Amino acid sequence: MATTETLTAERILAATEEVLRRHGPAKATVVDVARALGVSHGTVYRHFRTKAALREAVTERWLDRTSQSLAGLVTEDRDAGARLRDWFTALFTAKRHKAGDDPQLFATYQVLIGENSAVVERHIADLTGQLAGIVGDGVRRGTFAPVDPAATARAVFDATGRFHDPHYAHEWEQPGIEGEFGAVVDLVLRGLRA
Amino acid sequence: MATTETLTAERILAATEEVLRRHGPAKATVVDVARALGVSHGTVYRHFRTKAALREAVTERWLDRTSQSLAGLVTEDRDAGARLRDWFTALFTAKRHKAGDDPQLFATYQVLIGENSAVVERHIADLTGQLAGIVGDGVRRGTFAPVDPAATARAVFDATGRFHDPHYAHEWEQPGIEGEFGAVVDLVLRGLRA
DNA sequence: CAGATGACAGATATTGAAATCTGTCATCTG
DNA sequence: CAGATGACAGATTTCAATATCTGTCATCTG
Repeated sequence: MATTETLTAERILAATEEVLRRHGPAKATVVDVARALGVSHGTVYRHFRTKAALREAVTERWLDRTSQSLAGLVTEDRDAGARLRDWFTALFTAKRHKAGDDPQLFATYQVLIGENSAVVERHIADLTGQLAGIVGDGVRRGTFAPVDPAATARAVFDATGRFHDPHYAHEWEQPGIEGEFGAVVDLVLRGLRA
Repeated sequence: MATTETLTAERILAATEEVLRRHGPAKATVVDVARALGVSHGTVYRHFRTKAALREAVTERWLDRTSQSLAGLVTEDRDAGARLRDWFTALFTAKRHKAGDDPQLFATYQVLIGENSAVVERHIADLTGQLAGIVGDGVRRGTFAPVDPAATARAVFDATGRFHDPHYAHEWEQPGIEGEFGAVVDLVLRGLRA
């Protein structure tokens, strides 16, 4: 079980995700993680002060993978409206795949997200920060009405919640959802234009 | 305990709400409801086929109280934009009071809502129906862009979810929330205007 | 001696036997 | 005889005992 490799935080996090996937959030123990790594559980506690800290780090890693996949769109040199639409489409698609491809793991992360509101807040700050970048661009170029980018980014993020908040994941496979997504994005974009 | 009065469905529902308030959703039993009414539990089953049906009816009653309090705004003869803003403000205020004034009971109803998705769907259909009325008026009078009232009502309802979906109730007492509500409503109204 | 170990105490979770609840229905009552 | 009752069977919940886990730390090892 790779006992020769150095025990890094990343290896522990990967093992923890695997244990969470196998056992679910209720039954995944630090002892399980240690066993998966071939070390004693005391060793895991050398890298993460508590089980809660370990779960928090796994949650952060999971959310950051989504943020990073979107970051590229912010700096592209294109119409802000189109970029905003693409950004939300990418976010919706990414979340929908996370939910649909491995429902087991997604349910697990929903529990972790409920436990780690501080991490979620940071994630939302990340995402609205990216949005503010696009909105600011649009305002500067005159595509969008002159608004405060940060406050407007938050409003736009809130308005699209049904298509990225995991609370609504169970609706993401319903038939009309694409159209409803489009309707909200259209409405929001009309509201932004100069 | 009012053993003389006729046993109506409404009396059973009121007693059930009281039992739910006292004991919470997990411990409220049909036997408790019967005891509160001074009848045997078999008698309760004469009016409601199952415990689930009883809880569903209580949930529907609770949601309908909100719908009815808003219905008046739909038929008023005023600017559609102003009515739409007032309607959402009234909805947000009503829900915020339900959540803030009796958190115990509100938490109980959140559980009931989770159990009764069909009732919730009907409630949402009620509310978006009211919205479609206002949107349709705005379109007819040329205040709003020419859109499909039903689809747009749904988009507008989705876009404001953070301020009426009970899932977000814990955020409704936070400091900046009024401003965030206003920002989303402003954005949506700008998106609707002709 | 830096890093890993595993025994340990207190906290948390599991389990299965006992208690309670749900839903039915034969019987009762006004 | 319309409507209420409460005994009952099966389902669900509670509770206390038992088992497992978390987090620490004195000890070990390369």
